[in-house]
Amino acid sequence: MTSKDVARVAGVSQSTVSYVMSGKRPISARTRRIVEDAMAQLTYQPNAGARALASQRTQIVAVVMPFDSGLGAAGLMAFIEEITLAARAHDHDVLLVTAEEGVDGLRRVAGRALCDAVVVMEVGSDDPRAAIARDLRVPTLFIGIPDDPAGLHCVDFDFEDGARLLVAELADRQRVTALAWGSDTVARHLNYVPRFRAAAQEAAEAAGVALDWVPLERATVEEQVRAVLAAGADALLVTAHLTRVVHAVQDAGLRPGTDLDLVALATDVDATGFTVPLTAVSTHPRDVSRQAMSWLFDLLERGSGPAQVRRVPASVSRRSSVRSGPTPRVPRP
Amino acid sequence: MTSKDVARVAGVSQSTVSYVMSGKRPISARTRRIVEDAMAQLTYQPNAGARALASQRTQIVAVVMPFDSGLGAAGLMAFIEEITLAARAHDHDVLLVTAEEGVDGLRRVAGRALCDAVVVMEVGSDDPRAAIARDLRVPTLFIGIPDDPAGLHCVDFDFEDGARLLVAELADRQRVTALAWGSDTVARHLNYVPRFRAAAQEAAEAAGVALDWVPLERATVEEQVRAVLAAGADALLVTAHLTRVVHAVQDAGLRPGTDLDLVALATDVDATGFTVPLTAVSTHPRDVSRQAMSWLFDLLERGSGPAQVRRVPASVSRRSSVRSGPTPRVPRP
DNA sequence: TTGTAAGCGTTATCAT
DNA sequence: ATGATAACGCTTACAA
Repeated sequence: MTSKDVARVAGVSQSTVSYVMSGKRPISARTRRIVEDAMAQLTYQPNAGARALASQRTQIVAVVMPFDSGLGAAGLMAFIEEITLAARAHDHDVLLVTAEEGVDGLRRVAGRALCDAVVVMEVGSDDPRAAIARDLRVPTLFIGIPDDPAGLHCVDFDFEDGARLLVAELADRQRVTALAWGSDTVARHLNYVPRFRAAAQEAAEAAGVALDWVPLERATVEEQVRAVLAAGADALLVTAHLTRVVHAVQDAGLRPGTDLDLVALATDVDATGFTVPLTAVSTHPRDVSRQAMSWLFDLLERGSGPAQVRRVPASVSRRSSVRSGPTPRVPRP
Repeated sequence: MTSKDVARVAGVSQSTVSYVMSGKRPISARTRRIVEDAMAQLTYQPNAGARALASQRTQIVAVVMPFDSGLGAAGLMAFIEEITLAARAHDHDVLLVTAEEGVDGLRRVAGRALCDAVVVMEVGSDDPRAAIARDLRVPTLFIGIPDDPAGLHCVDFDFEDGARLLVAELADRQRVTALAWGSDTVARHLNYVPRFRAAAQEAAEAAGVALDWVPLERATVEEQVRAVLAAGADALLVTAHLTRVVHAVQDAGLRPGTDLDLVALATDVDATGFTVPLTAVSTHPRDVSRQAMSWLFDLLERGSGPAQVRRVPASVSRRSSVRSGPTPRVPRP
């Protein structure tokens, strides 16, 4: 079934069929009805390739996946779900590109006109994909902020703000241990690590709390937690390997909120998945992707706007993993 | 840049450029070099829409996501990764379709010629998508087995086999409690639930063990586990909500492998993510998707083959959550 | 308000 | 071994 068939059955020209679909020119009510009937009768569906060729629009958004989900599989799925949802709401489909393809993946989907736009997840500090994005055929939106975001469209969670909020929750402690991202994450040059760290450090100093920074290594999480606990730590700020950390704590016979304080940077689901719901700053993966997609379609519809960096604000959810309750000493700027 | 430009620069006809790319007719070494140089010089990339229109092949595989990952987010991501990997290995891309679109999603991607094939994940017993797949324009591969798989290409983990293996691990116990999928999963009519249950029941009877079936409800997992434990259960077979179950058990002061036996149906990562590594039957999500994709490309390349159901064999990994060690009394058929 | 026809960038069938 | 050229199915000026 082609639009030609529809035209023949409806007794109109092919262009009329096209205009009925696109609404790009006025059609009499009568003609519209006839055409729509014909389409229904033939169960006509426009050919995507032909349409893309003629219109120079594919109605497809390419999404470049992260190498390894910093947010965990659940967070990643939330991202993807939200992205496809937004895409469908704008009559677009989602094409998946693996991070492994690297720069070539971007070149391919843009160069072959496989998509109208691309979203790149988890961009690193000196991400080579950022460099080439500047002269890509299609608008590109980054999730994460490279060191030089000039000329780029970037959306990210406000890690600095999150760090401050988290420290504020433990501001009346003498000493806080930050169980944070390890060398694997650092190796990927995700600059939210230094961003978060710097902000946390600054906030801690302002509040007069000593902040010990412990990078958690995948292979030794439990061991490290035990060591930290053995050393007497009783205020934990965790940003990585949350599940394993909490279990290690519990295995040590300690309960967050009773025997020690624990705050986390985590998604809401993750923070509430334990027997003790955790006080946490949520990274709001869904908000980030919603923000990204709405911006993307803005660019697509209203033409490419000015490059900028947009941060999704942080917020803390107080639950029961902090003993004394909230007594923040650090004012939020 | 179009192939016309390449042809001009290379001083050959457009068709020669096309044949250099496709290899569908002999090209002299000299001509090939000239053309390839021109392509490189212009950084030419063929237009996907035009190619799809002319060749009737999009080089795209549509993947219909599950409603709610029965395997958990991690398992789902494994699926997706494996699928995109396989697709790229065959020079195809992956288009994501949400389960929410239901039957219409299938009709859309097939009808508009957005893809050459489709993979449907997590199909239910009387999945309406199965019905329409039979007369879809493109080969369709189901992950999961509907009640009437006639005329369909289905791949699934062998849940029956998995059930038997799991029961065998606890075959010398008097009484085993199965903490299994709850009403939400059942409501989705995933027929691996009854398939698993029937096989487990049969194996249990053969082995002379009493099998108590407890459907775990999302809202009350911990409560149910406590109740079961309080009732004296000391041999658990869990197929759902694994993390929460294990934590509930530990919170009750019990250690799997020490105070009670626990075997699970889970991915390997999930089974080893606890302080006590669990004896488990792995659902091998990666194997399932690899199997599915290799079959799919067989169909695509060698033309649509005969419909059938293919099961990915189960296997048990003995770890340390069972006390007496493996003493299976139930022979594997 | 509607129709005609020229592309869009490939592939593939004839020729040569 | 290579070159013309007619599709492929749609969109969109340009006419009427």
